[in-house]
Amino acid sequence: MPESVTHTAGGAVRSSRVEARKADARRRILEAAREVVTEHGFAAAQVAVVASVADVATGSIYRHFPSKASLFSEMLRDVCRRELEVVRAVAAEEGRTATERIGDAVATFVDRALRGEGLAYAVIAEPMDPDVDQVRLEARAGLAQAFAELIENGVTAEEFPAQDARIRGAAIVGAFLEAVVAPLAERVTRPLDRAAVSAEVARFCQQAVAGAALTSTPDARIRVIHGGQS
Amino acid sequence: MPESVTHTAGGAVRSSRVEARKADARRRILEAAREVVTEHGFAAAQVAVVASVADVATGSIYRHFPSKASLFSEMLRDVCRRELEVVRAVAAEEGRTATERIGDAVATFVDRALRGEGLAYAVIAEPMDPDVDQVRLEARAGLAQAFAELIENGVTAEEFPAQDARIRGAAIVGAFLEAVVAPLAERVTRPLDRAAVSAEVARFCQQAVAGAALTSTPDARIRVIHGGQS
DNA sequence: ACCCGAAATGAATATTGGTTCAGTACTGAA
DNA sequence: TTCAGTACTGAACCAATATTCATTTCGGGT
Repeated sequence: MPESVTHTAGGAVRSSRVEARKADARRRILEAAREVVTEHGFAAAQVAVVASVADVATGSIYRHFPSKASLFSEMLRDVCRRELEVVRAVAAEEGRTATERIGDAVATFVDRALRGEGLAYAVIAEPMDPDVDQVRLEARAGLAQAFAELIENGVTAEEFPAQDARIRGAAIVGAFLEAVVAPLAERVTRPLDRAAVSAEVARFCQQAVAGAALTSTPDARIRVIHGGQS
Repeated sequence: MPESVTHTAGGAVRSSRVEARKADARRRILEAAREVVTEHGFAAAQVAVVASVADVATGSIYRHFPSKASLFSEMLRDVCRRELEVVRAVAAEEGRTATERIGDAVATFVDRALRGEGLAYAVIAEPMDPDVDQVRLEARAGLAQAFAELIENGVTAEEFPAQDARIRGAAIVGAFLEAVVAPLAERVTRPLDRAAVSAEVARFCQQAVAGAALTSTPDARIRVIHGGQS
């Protein structure tokens, strides 16, 4: 038995080799979807185009995903999950004050997003489909939650004044997402200085939660975490 | 000559009465568009539906607007212009510090937006069409500009520390828009307390720009300005 | 070699909804 | 009352594109 096999309903078998091939096609399709969106936005993301980039037939897409919306939802969910992980990783670093964590998390997110311009714009702002939009909302909620937790920590540690962590978490997310999108929208006008934007936004968010308690204004450090950017 | 007339190309005339009727139909169509979007979002906003609500035939829409996108763009532009005017009006009040102005402007916007839930959500977040999206971007830019000016004032008056007014203006807009959308997205979960949300967001924005300089934290006042809400 | 079922293919189909336009109803002046 | 011009109507049209499915190719067991 040189090849591991699975038995299907009809009594037939399927070698792990073809399983792997199938899984690979699926991966290629997701990859292609991301590529197309990054390059030309959701507007250009027809099923046929994605198929051709992934080097499979149009119909094959439907062998892996029940619908176009589900394909793009999954793609977007992956991208967003990765960004959330990065943010949480930066925020989790030991031995830093809540202020520092928030600054670093914001700066890192903004910097990464500004690197991957096309995808970031599409993910944050470009209209697509209600299903896909839902993913966007969930991603925002996830980020807001992460920041709300950081704020709670700061309040508990008496580093920040009392405040509604939930609302301010959302406000932080809105602030930095807008700071990413706004420059991208006018990137023709002025070349953008990633470091300057992310530092400024990070400071903004720190002050917003620390308020008068923030005496020194530490520069946020951007943690470059490798892996696909968004 | 009991009726003022205009001469058309063919030498014919058009009474002011029919002009008025035509203008009225146009107004009704815009109104209907807003109504449909407020009630059911852009997703349900087909030309045929708008026509039926406005009580005209589908084709008549095209007698007043060259395309669906232009109809909705105009509708959205109107709504956004009004909100921007309100914000600027609140911000322009005499004898107040920059901090107070910013707080009031933010609180007023958020409160108004939370009143007109449906429209606010659609205007801020719901995907539609690239043309319409452009209007959204412009509206955001307009708001950002208004806040950037307030920040400049504050910096000039040495009320705020030096900062990049352009970036922070955008961040403020992002912060309060998100604070509007996020609660709307989960409004099933918890009933929303408009006053609490707007006060919290206003405080957030004030701290974000004033930072350590903000010793007392004055409550922002919500100016209720009458007129269609968004 | 041959066969069976799974997987891939891509041209054909279905759907959706914006836009058009031939016909009809009005309007106001002569 | 008639007529020319204009506005209105809404069913038919059409483009775009997501989805289907009859056919072909492939993999591996006999």
